[in-house]
Amino acid sequence: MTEFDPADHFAPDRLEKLGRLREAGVDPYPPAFRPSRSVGGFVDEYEDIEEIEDDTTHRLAGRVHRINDLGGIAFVEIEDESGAVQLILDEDTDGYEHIDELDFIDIVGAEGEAVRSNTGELSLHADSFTFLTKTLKHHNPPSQSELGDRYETRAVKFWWGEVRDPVETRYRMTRQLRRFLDDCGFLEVETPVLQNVAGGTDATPFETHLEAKDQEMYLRIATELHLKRLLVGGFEKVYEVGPVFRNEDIDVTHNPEFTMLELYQAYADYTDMMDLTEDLVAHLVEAAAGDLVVTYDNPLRDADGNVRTDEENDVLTEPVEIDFSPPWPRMTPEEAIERYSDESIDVTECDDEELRELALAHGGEFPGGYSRGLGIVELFENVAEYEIVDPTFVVDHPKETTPLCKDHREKEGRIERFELFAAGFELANAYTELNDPVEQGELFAEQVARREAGDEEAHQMDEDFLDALAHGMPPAGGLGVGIDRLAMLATNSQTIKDVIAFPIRGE
RNA sequence: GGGUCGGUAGCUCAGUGGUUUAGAGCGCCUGGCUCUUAACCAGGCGGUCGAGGGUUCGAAUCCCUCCCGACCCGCCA
Repeated sequence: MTEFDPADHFAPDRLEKLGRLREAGVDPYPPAFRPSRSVGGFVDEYEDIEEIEDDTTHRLAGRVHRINDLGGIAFVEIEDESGAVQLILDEDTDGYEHIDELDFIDIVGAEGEAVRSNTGELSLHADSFTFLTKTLKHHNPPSQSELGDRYETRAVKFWWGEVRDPVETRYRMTRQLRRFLDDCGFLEVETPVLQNVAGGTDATPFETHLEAKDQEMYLRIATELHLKRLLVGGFEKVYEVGPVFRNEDIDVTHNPEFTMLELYQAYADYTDMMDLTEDLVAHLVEAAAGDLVVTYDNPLRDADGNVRTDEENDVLTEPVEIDFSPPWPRMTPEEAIERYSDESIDVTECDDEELRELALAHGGEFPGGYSRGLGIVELFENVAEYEIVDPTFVVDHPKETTPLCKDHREKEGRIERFELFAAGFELANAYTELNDPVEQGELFAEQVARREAGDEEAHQMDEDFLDALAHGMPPAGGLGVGIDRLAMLATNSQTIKDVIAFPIRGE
């Protein structure tokens, strides 16, 4: 049996204070306190009153952010979620005798009346003072601390608004998202995280093991194939917002687990999805940022698309204004290449080989073999994607880019797909969903071939999904939105970690 | 997978052309103080310098290996 020795884990001086409190019969961790109001509410009521003549008793609680003990009188600033206020404790205060045991960041409660200090500061003159949570770690005031990203102290970093605000805004945005879609008649559903076949996109899955059946399983890389099964089952408007897992590396716009919205609407197509995306994203940005035009400190990139940094590895940025007011421009990949490339490349003038040379020259790669469509995509990603600032739909991709999308109703070799870009990265992806089981089977087979040819991220065959599709999925539009990235733009965060409460630890 | 930078007191950091006793601010401890605002005043404690090995009369400092962290590249959303 392993003994737990607090001295191995916690600050010795605080453990001594904890012991002294217990010896004095004070519970350092009482079960409840029940404040009569928030600190912010208290401040709001009295802050404009010069001469406070009000003997109402208030009970306030919060974390200690300052202690000025003058001996005989002490000023203790506490802060809760709504604001901060100063407590005045003196020899008449019940509990003042334990002031020596009080530390910065302890959580305390006090009961008393609103007063002004001699310097005029709104305060609560405490009749009683109670320890609510004795802390056992030291912590310096913000003026003494650097804001770091170390996971183990992440809980504490939320005290400072710089860390907390983007995360809080992100959760409020998700809340708005659910309201919006619920109001549109979508049903929120949950599909399996553990899957036999990880499909729905090209990505490397996490592998795990199911002991009960002694079989390998995967964490989902997308929710697409299960949401489509729901369409087969008669659900007509469904969405899921939740984590997906991709076993790939970590950078400013990628975290191995991230939150994705996927939604599917029966009898709709990708143009309906574009309209919905404009409404939804604009609504969310406005709700989160307070305006449809947001300022974003966009990372600067060199000619190769690499992020530029200074000697201390700080990412260099330039502020850009991103205007989310609908409607947003819609252009094909070729049009985007011509518009955003420095040389105004017109790929319609290139034959297949010229296009391949051009794509390779701009850093393109073709691990699973070259085709004209893939050449266009590589060129787009290398010359155009980073240049797009305002939200822009890139539409009608080459057929090779995904095996899950329906052929374009007019354009040969194209599919009915769009991607939404803003600030140089992809925010959303949508299709007129493929519901032809034979073509789906053929496309899966092509993927398997590509996989065997060396493209490790190509799809696997999903027989169960094909079987479902063969029972009839109505024509449908589907949409995926990267919630973390949308939150980045809405909160002017330069790294995805800033909008994730507990980002994964790097190696 | 490749690269850059970093790890020194509880926290944030300085110190490294090799030298006796490794520093600062904050925190902490003792004492004082009834209107403070990072309170103040006086005194004090606190570090096997990320781990291991090597070079050397002598290593926080030079070399090697490893661990951990931040960032960049490739890939991916």
